[in-house]
Amino acid sequence: MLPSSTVENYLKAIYHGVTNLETPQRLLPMGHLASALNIAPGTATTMVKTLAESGLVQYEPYSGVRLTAAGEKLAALVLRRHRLVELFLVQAMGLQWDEVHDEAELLEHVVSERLIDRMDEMLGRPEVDPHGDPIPDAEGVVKIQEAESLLTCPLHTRVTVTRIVDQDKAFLRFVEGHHLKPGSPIEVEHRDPAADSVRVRGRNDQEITIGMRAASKLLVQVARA
Amino acid sequence: MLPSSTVENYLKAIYHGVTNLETPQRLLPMGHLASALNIAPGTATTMVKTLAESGLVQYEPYSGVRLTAAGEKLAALVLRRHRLVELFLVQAMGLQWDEVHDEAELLEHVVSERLIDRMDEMLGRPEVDPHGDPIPDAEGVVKIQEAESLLTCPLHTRVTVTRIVDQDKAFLRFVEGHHLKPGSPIEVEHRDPAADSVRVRGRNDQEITIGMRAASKLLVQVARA
DNA sequence: AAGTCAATTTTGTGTAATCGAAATTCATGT
DNA sequence: ACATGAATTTCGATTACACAAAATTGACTT
Repeated sequence: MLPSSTVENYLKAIYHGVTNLETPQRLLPMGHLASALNIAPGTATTMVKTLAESGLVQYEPYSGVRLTAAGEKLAALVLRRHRLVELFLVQAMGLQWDEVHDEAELLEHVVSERLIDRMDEMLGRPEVDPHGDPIPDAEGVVKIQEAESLLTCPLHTRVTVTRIVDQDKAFLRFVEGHHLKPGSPIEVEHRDPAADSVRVRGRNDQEITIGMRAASKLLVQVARA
Repeated sequence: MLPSSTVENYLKAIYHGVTNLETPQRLLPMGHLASALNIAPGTATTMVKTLAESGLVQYEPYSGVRLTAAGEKLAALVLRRHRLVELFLVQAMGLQWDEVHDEAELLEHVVSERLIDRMDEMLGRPEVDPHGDPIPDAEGVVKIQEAESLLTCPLHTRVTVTRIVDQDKAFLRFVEGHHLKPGSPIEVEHRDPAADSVRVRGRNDQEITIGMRAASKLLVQVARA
């Protein structure tokens, strides 16, 4: 049986939640899942138990949940649909990059394999979406990209923005407004942990100072010759 | 509250069901609705009663159901989304015209106003979809098109196919294979009620004989100078 | 006027997904 | 050891939608 939108959303949330974890075991606590999905904790528990019955997740009572191989593949395919749709909406249809996330959130559950493949083809088998998030291939395999955030990259060194890990509209508009979208060449001038700030030199040597929370959401790669 | 996919499907089915009716009162019997939606008759009754509470339909027990003005507008907007999506898939994405119906059946419930408008714009504000079905405007107004079927159009007269009122894949492929898609110039050579058949002359003076049931699904307009 | 039959409605159930609130568990500090 | 508090689980209800089968209605025949 094909998974409902609800199931797909749970898998996605677990996928995201687990990869954002720093703990070694990579078990997502139920509370995190519940708040990510905006549902009551009890609902998460119940649903996760049935997901476990279907073999999509591994559930450890009172500890948390993680995806099985099957669940991870399914999640990756949902992500593939989501990201291809986002890129298509921006690239082929000219929508704004800050408005495509919500749209894709719905479309990802209904677009057919056929249609997704057509988009993939029209876009030239792209590797990343407009936010720099990697697009899993048709088998659900994600090409890992090494990238570091503005908090860890070398100072006074030309780097290229490769990814923005936040879908908040206001933040995306800020990023766009300051020419920090993926592909933009920038340089970190200074970090001040006490002030919780990072100073960045961007296009036309314009300087912007942003908070460390924001800085952590901008991923870059050292520009290579 | 915005209507669920289920509600939208009921409204669509009632819309279609009622317009295909020959009775003067235009009340769709519950049985018809139930079989159109492939649900049990009891389910239709229950749902229609709640639709009536919402003011979307008018329900007459033991007689049938029809749309209110509000319901008709909603139905038309769903149809607008459906048909624009179909046309977009064919025109902009190169899908086959016989495969877009099912795709649109799902997409019609999730595409945003914003996206639909973009499609409309990209397609040049089209008036009909790939099957010749009229596309309601953003207010839900449908431009009525006068057209007659192959059963009633004049004999030995050049006419243009304008609409195919059947979404069955096999039938659509047949229509395409014999160059009977909307826009095709044809001529009715002969009708034989006893044999239940209609002979049509099409492209390159090729003749095809089809049944009257099929003929009734091909709408045409007399070609004008 | 009565009987019959098909269509329709009613009734009782079921599943998926949700909530709020009560009960439980576990990590913790003492 | 033990109590405490936060996180988690359980419990009882609810909503939306569906089915099957029993009961009802109304149109048609005789």
